[in-house]
Amino acid sequence: MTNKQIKREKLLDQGVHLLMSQGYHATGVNEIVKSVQIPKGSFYSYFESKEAFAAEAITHYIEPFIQSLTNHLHTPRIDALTALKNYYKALIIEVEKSGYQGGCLLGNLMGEIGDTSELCHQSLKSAVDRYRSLQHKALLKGQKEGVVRQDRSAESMANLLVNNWQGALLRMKLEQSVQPLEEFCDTLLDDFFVA
Amino acid sequence: MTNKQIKREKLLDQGVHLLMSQGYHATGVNEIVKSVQIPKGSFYSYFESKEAFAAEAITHYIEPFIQSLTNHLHTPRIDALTALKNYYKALIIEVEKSGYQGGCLLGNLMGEIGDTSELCHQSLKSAVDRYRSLQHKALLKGQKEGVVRQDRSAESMANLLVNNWQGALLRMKLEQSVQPLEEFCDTLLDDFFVA
DNA sequence: ACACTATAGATGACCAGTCGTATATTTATA
DNA sequence: TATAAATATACGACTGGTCATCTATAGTGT
Repeated sequence: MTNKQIKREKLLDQGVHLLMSQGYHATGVNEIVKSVQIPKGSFYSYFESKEAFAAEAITHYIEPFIQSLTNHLHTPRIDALTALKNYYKALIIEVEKSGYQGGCLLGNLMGEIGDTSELCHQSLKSAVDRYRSLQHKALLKGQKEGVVRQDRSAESMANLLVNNWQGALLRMKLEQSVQPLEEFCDTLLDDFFVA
Repeated sequence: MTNKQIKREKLLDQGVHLLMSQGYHATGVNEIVKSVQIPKGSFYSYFESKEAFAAEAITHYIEPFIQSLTNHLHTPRIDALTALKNYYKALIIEVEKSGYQGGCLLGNLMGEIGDTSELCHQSLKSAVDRYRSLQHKALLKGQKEGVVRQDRSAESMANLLVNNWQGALLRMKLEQSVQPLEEFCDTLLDDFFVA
């Protein structure tokens, strides 16, 4: 029972990695099971279909990001805007380590199969919603603390944050550099959002 | 001679459409040639490979956008910021007509095959560069005209524009609504960029 | 002996790309 | 100009390979 859940987790871990770096259609079920040494035939005892697997991988993917951002926001004596900055700074370092590959699974899959897989569409929608509302809350908190400007709605700023990050990740891939990500921080967190 | 070029154009037109709505790996060469009633075997007399076709489709795709934006910018008695607004307004209407499908071929392919196809990567890079530098010029012109704020560099604002638009398109797909695109205009063009 | 699961291999569909032949066009000859 | 030969082009059936999914069987615990 618990052994099965561990293997399930392994499949999702590796699946996230493969889906992110190769995309949905270029990643075969065979490749996924091989990478975690689970027999091919077993895949469908863990997941209903490849599509359902991807939908779960999406949820699996966003969890650590939400966790990390939550942790940063709960750090004592750190205001919300600084917490956001710290979160993104750490993220940029992580991304740099990966060699500018992959980008964001949510963005990539939204582009590739957002129009064709309703299952994944829903999964993507709720993942993005959770992530976005967390940043929304962070900005609201920052406004209450007086560190984030109050003449713009926290919601529109949260949208700006999420949208820009996606675009910056794409440009990072394009230019093979974290410069777009750093500019993202400089322009929004260090400037535009400051009270 | 000219007949061959017409068919080539047809393949690219349809190819752009198919690649945008289905992605690279989900779109077969067979499907492309069938959609324009050209024999399968002929495809490779027009293009070296599917990958080379996609790389050309990227260039083919961006051309009308550059053309349209250029036209808006050259409209007499219209300042650069208003021209940008008009361009994006028209674009939003176009996108709305398509039923929120596809998004942006550049963003989608960057996410799907940006890491794996060097050929397409280069094509994407130059397409985005051309498009971005055009908006850069527009913002510079706006600054000279005194309608765009001058305390931020035109370059960083151009990046903000391009990055945000990509993110807004993804969220449009997600929410099946042009609201994110309209917010994009409201936040940046109608507010942040204004002198 | 039995119920259950795990899994290897089978299955049919589809993939990008090739190739031999059929067709069209050009060139040469009368 | 009319015909034939030569050459170039067009094309659909085919290839080897891979895909997601299913199924028949082997393995396991009772």
